[in-house]
Amino acid sequence: MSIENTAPAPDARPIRVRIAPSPTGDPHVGTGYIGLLNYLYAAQRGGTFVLRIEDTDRTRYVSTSEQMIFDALKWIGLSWQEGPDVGGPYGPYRQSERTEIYREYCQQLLASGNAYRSFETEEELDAMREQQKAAKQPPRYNGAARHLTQQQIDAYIAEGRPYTVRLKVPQEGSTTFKDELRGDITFDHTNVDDQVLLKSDGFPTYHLANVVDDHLMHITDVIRAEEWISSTPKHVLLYKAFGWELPRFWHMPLLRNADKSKISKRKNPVSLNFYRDSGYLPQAMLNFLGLMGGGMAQPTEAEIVSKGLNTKEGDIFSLDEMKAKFDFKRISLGGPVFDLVKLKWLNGEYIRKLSPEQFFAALRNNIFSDAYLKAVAPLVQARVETLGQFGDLADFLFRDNVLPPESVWAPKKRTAEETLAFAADLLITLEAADWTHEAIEADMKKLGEEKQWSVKENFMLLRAIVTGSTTSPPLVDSLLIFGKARTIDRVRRFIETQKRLAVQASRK
RNA sequence: GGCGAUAUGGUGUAACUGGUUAACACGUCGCCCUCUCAAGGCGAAGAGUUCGGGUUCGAGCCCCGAUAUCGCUACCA
Repeated sequence: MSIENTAPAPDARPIRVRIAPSPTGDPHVGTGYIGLLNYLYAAQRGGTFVLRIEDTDRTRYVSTSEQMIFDALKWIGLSWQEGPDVGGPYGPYRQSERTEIYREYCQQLLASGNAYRSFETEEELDAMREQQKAAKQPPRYNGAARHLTQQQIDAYIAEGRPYTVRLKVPQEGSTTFKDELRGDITFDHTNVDDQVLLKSDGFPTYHLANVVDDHLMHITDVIRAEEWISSTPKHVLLYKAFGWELPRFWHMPLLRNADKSKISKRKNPVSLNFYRDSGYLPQAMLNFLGLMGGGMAQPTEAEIVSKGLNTKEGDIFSLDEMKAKFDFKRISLGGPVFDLVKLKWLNGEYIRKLSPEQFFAALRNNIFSDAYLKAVAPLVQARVETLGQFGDLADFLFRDNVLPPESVWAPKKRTAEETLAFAADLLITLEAADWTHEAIEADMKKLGEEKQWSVKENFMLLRAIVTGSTTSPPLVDSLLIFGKARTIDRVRRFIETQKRLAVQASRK
C-alpha cells in the first residue's frame, strides 16, 4: 500500500506562512534568509506572516536569543503580524508555552494506534545504533517497543520508567509529497525511522510540535530550508494520522560556505549581529539575501536601455522591489555560496548612495553611537594623556580587521602550532561562553588551566588577536563592548590567516 | 554505508515553450581619470554548460547511465 499525497489541491484558504527559529544563540543569517522568503510570500499574496519560537530543546536554550532574533529580523526590515511579541489569535507563539497541547495530540496518536511508547534509555539506543553500524545496517530504531503488551506498558509506567512516544511508521509502502519547486519526492517507509515525537522530559520534538502548530495556526505554505526534505515524510504521515489537510511544501536551497558545505559558524560569520555591529547596512544585507538563490528577474535589455540602467542595477533592489518582482518559481536549487566579497561590494554601493547626512547618521547610530562611545570611554580615560591618544588605544574597536603582531603567534615559549591549537580552543570556548564578564573570564581561565597556558600567555594571545596589539584596555571589558560575534570573527580570521601562511611557508 | 536533493566561468545568477560566436553582476588583471586610495569610465582573461551515451536538422534546456557535491541518517532544530 502506498500513501499517496501528490499535489494538494489549490485551496481557498487565506495564505499563512511562518518562520520558526530556535532560540539557541545569535540570530542566524539563514533565519534572515528564510524569514525574508516567508515575508515576501505572504506580502505578495495578502497573506499573514507568523513568527513562532521553537524552544523545545531545553539543553540548547539561550535566554537572550529570542529578543536578539526579534531585533535582527526587524533590523533587516522584516515584520510579522503574529508572534510572541505581538500576539495574535492562535497563540501562544512560544512552543514551551504549548506543551499541554502537544501532550493532548500525542495522546490522540497513541489512542489511534499511530504512535507508541518506547522505554529504552539513551545508552541502549546508542548501543543499538553502534551494533547496526557495525553490521553495516542503517541505524534505525528497531521497533521493539511496538510489541510491548499493554500489561508491560502499564507496569513500566507504574514503575515510573521514563519513556518517549514514537511515530508508528507503516512498515510497507511509501510516502510521496510534492515539493513546490522540485515536484514529487518519494520515500520508501523502510527508510523512515520511528521518529520520537515526545521526549522523556515531556517536551515535543520538532516534528510533532511543528506539525501540530502549523495545523493549529492554519499555515498553508511551509517554506523552510532544504535540510528538512528528509523529514517531510514523517510530517506528512503525522498530518495523515490526524486527518489534517496538508500545507504546501517549499524547500529552499541551503546557504553554503565557500567550500559548498552548509553554512556554519566554523567557516563564516553567521550571526546577523556580526554584520550589524561591523557596519553593514540592513538594506544591503536584505538585498544580498534576496540575491541568494535567484528569484529576482534580471532587467531585460529593453529596460536597461529605456531606463538608462547600469547593468549592475539588476543586482540591486529594495524590499519593495522584491515584493513586486520576486518570483518563487525562479529560485534556483543549487545551494548558493554566501559570498562575503559580493556582500561587501553591495554594502559599498548602498553606503555611497547615502546622502552625507544619512552617512553621518549611520556612523552615529552604529559604530560611533553614544552608547558605544560611552562604554568605550571609561576603559580609555585612565590610560591617556591627551584626547588624541583615544585613537591609539581604542582603534581596534572601530576597525574591520586588525593585524596581530608576529611576536604573538610566534612567541618564545610556544611553537606556532601550539599557538594555533590554543587559538582554536579559545574560539570554541568563546563561542560557548555567555557574554558576561564573569563567564568569559572564568571560561578562559579554565581553558588555560586545562591546556597549561598561564593566564598571562592566554590573555595576551587573545588580546593580540582581538586588539592587534600587546597593549590595550582591559581585555574582558573590551570583549564585552566589542561583542561576541565580532570577537569570534577576529579569532576565526586569525586562525585562518595563520593556517594559510603556514601552508604557503611549507610550500617554499 | 543507506536514503534524498542538486549540478552553467573562482562566486551569485541569465539564456522565451530545444534555434546564431552561452549573457549580466561580483572578483581578478590592464588602461584612463587622479596628489594617494576608493569610486567612476574603458578593456581583457576566465565556462562550451560535471562526464558518457541517446533523441533531433539543431540540446545548457528532452531521455538513459555514470560521477561529484550537499543534506538527512539524535529523546537538535
